[in-house]
Amino acid sequence: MELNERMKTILTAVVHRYITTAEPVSSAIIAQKYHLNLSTATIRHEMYLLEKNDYLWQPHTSSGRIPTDKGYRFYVDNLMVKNYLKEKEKREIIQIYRQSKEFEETMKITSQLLSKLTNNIGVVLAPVIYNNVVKNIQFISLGNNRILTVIVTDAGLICQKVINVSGEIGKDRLNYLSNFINSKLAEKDINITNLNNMLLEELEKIISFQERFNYIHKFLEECFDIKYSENKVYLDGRINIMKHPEFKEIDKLNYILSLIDEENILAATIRKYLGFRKTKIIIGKESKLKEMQNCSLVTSEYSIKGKPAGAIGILGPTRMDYPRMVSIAEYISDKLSEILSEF
Amino acid sequence: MELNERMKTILTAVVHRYITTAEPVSSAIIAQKYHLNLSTATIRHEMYLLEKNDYLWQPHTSSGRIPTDKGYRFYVDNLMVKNYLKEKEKREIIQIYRQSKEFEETMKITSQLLSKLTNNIGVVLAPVIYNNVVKNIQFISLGNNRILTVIVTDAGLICQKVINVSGEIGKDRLNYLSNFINSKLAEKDINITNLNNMLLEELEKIISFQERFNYIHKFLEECFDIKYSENKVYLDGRINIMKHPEFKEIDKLNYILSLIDEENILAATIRKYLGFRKTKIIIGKESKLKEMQNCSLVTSEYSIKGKPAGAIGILGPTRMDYPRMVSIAEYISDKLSEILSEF
DNA sequence: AATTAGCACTCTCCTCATGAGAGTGCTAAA
DNA sequence: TTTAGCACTCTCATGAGGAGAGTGCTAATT
Repeated sequence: MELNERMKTILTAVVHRYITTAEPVSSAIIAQKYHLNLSTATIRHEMYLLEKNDYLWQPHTSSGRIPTDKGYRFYVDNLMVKNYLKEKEKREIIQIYRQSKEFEETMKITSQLLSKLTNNIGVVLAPVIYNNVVKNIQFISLGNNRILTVIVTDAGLICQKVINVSGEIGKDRLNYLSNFINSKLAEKDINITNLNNMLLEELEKIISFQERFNYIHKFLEECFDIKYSENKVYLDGRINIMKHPEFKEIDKLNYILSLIDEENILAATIRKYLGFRKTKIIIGKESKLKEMQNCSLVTSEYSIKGKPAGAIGILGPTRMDYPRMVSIAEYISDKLSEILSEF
Repeated sequence: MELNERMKTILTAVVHRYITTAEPVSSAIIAQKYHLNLSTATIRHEMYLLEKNDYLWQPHTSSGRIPTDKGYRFYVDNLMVKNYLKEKEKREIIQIYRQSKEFEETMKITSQLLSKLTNNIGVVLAPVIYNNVVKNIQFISLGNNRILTVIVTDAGLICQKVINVSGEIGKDRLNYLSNFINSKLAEKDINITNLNNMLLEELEKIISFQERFNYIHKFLEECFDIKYSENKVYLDGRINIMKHPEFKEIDKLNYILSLIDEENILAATIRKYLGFRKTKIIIGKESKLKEMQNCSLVTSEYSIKGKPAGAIGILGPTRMDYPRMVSIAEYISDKLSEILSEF
């Protein structure tokens, strides 16, 4: 069923009212506060139709209405008006970012900003590294046949891994190896996924030169077996969920808490919806995750030097101020992209 | 007032009973379950005295008794009997640790083990680095006057920091610098706190040799300005708090949640009680933190190669199985010390 | 002198009834 | 097509009443 203009207006009013009060919205309130020049009876009738079509629901027969997931979805896709951040807020965000010069701290600040600005939970997925250009590689001997490998990418991301080798390798040899690889890296842009192949190819030559390096093959293979898909998650503002009346019920709180506890679930959900559009909204049951059934997630992707790198997210009750969440998510992801690109 | 033997027995019984049932303990239950060969009236009288002396309290006049913080404290200091882990549990712990070869993963596994074994929240404070011997230092150019410094200590801890320099430094120079410092480090054991002084002293010589390196002084100063005191915190099992009936009330939940949200508060509390004894128990209001008023924290320190390095903790309701918590904390911290010393 | 039986008393918790209030659905009139 | 009017439904707060748990006190017993 196609919604007519009046139904859209009423749905918008219900969503707005419910978002601000967290109380079921009655026909009288709509008539009184939203000046639609309609009687409560008419509004009631329209609400009845909206309910029949699953945009609204009632907790019990004689209560006001609450938007359903479908209702929010329609609102988000068709009704909501973008809400830009105030210049003052933008300045404050930039100000806070200016305090940080380090990658790790920037990630933390981002999650804090998200939670403070939205009163919800702020999530940041650290950048994935695999499509970055490798800029420098260093091998540092830790003794006991263990070697620390540090990879630096052009985006300034640093990735480290300790690898085990079958025999002791002297510092001189490690240095030789680092220098050799770095000189190769300087010649052309190589990303991590094809670094290994290149190295193997190049190493053939050395191995024929110098038999002593014939264990390097295996060693490098292990080195590049880093699980790039598991990017780190930064969460902030868990306590904010307690501010929302919907989580006064212990059962609902339980769901969202287990989501917060298992950062991986949240990260996987965000990752699942990556691509296609920069900013996405996942409402309640749309995610199919029972833990998310009372929550919505607004995500926005950020990039480093133009390449997609990671995503940020805002997690809160389905009853959230979507226009504001979207504008915050978009502004923060833009700023984060800028900052990380400068690193 | 000195407690007599019978009062101690009754206090122990009340603590044990309350820990298992989470219900106020009546005199009848004690008489029935703990075979003290005393009538309920006698037990009631002793409980009355225990209450008068602040070891027990009643939620209301005609209910059973619950231990106070003071009651738990007395139990923990004088009454509880150590409870060693079963061989089977120990084997399982070792088995799980065997899966991890990496530092970061070991920290995570430790916090998971703590939370799974205790049904409470597991906390791990990463090792502090400042009294470690510096084994290797590497400078990696990131371009744009930024240099990544990686410090590896003898305990296998890795610490990285990006520093800004006033002018571009070529890779050759950085290499020269790394090699020079590393050769010095190899000569004797130097920890981070005195590394800087030594370097400055040694650098005097080079600077007189080679004027080009005269900006290195400032550069190193910045490099060693890392905030070593802020060690990372690993938390696991937040959701476990929901399993305890005491946190069914939203207000109490609020307190512990804010503790979980601000990992720093928790870390600071653990740090505050470090030293003196390996394992410590902080009960309820003893911490003076309002967020901790319904919680207890059992902490145990671990070491790396014999040097104190960090601590683990178990956070749960004051109504926790202290003997078991202590034995788990001690066993895990011992294992962690072993594993980290091998790295 | 210590212990215990007995009992009145207190407080919680559950259930049920009651009534006010909010908001609806329906119908007939405008 | 819209609206006024009204009966109806459901929630929520309040209070009464009774069962049950457990205590504190006292007098009797060991």
